[in-house]
Amino acid sequence: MTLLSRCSTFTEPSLSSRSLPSLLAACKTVPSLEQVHAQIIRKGGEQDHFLITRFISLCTSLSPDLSYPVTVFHRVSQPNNVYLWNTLIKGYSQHARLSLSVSFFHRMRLSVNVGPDKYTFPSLVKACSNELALREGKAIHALIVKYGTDHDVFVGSSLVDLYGKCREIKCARKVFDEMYERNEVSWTAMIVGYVNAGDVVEAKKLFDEMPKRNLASWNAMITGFVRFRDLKSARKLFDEMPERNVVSFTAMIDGYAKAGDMASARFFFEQSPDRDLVSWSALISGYAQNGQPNEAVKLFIEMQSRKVKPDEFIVVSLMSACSQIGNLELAKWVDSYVSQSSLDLRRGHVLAALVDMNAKCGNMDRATMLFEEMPNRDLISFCSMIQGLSIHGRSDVAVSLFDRMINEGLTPDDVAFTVILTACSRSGLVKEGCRFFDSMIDVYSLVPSIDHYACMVDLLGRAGKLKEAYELLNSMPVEPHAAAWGALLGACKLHCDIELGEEIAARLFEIEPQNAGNYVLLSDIYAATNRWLDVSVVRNKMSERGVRKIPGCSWI
DNA sequence: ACGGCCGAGT
Repeated sequence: MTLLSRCSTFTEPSLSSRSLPSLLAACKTVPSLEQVHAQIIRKGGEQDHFLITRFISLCTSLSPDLSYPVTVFHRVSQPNNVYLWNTLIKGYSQHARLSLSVSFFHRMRLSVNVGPDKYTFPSLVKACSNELALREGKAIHALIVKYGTDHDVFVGSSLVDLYGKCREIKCARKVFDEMYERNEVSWTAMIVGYVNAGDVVEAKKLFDEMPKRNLASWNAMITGFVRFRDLKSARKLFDEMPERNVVSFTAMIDGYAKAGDMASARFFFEQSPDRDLVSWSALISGYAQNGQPNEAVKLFIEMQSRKVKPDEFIVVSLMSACSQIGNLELAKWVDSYVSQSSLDLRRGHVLAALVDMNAKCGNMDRATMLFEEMPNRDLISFCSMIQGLSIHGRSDVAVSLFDRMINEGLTPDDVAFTVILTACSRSGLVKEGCRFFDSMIDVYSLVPSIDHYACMVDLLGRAGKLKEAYELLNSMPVEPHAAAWGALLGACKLHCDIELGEEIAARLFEIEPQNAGNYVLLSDIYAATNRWLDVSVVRNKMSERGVRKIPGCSWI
């Protein structure tokens, strides 16, 4: 849009009765700003530094599109006013345009009539902090000293924040200790630095020492405790703090969700003032991660009806919930919703979640298409595909995909091996399973976990290699868990091995006497060989111990 | 008139 066409929308004569600064202050959108801009031009205010500064400041805060305010800046013929420059630098920083921010800053340095001052640096440093650009940040720190603005409390606080965020905790502390003046913001930035560095004790020490706290200080300390799963301390501070905002509540929602206490998370969500996207996100992802996918989906729909627009984080949570439910229809709806939304699919693992959801819900064609189109396929997406193929009976393809993954230069981890071994055991691919198990140890130097052994026992057992499975179980460096023995008992049933079955059942009755499944399996083994007397012995033992059979379990 | 701190994930 040209400058002229932006201005031509101005038609409201009553606007001209008010002063330009008050008109500017009333603007809440870019179009209304355009109207006031027309008025500024009409009254010859384009060279009024005061007005233009206010204008640029407002404009950059209302829209991420900076072409408009930049144009307005360049129409100032003598921009020898530091306010104008500082405001535009802030605008670039605000919208994560570090490189533009820095290059504009250098133009300012080269400019004859104007130079950086203590107002220039905080937003510049903040831009570095946002992008964890430590090198650029250090260079700017040097210029801060050169321009003699290092004693300013805003500048100092921004540097403490920068070094803290970049995990340079010693630098952060040095700047903090050498500051001439410290306020709540400086202290809070330092506390966040310690939390980032994993030192919640030092963070709390500073929190207790600081002379004056504000809302952000309390919230920083609460989120620090939440991050270290110290929910008791977080709750104590939450109860003590003089006033709370949506951030305080969201921290508690997040904390309870991480602790698996979704009832409390929900309570804090309901109590929270000014609930926003992050509040919804914390609760929805909490449900998705705590095995309550239906609740996650319900909340997403409620969110829609309240006209809260979801972002990448939320749809990823939603898709993870769908993956757990495995409902193809729901997955299709979510897929089309996400695909036609204005969300950036390249951001925040959206593509990986889409692949995962489609694979696990049985839409392998769609999953494959998305997977093949991914710009860079990582371990997680490969595993999603392998798992999807395995769930839907195509372990043969899963095996070749695993091999392709290695050919593409990725290094499988313990999760990847769990996935492929599970696939092999599902489809009885004994040879391949053993090959993967061996390569896991010999090639990738991984130590098989109990779960990996359980997969192998299951695989060998199902294939009738009961003796090998039994030997593997006994050779395990760690004590096998009940599920591993249970897998072998199931295999004994499948292959009617009474002798081994009895031995394993006896062990299982000791490890988990209340698990009905083990009794059922043993009884099934007896029944299959017509040993009805033994069947009734097992059933009696079960009722003696008060074990309830699981409804729907077959007895024969 | 222009500036810094607290929230979603590993």
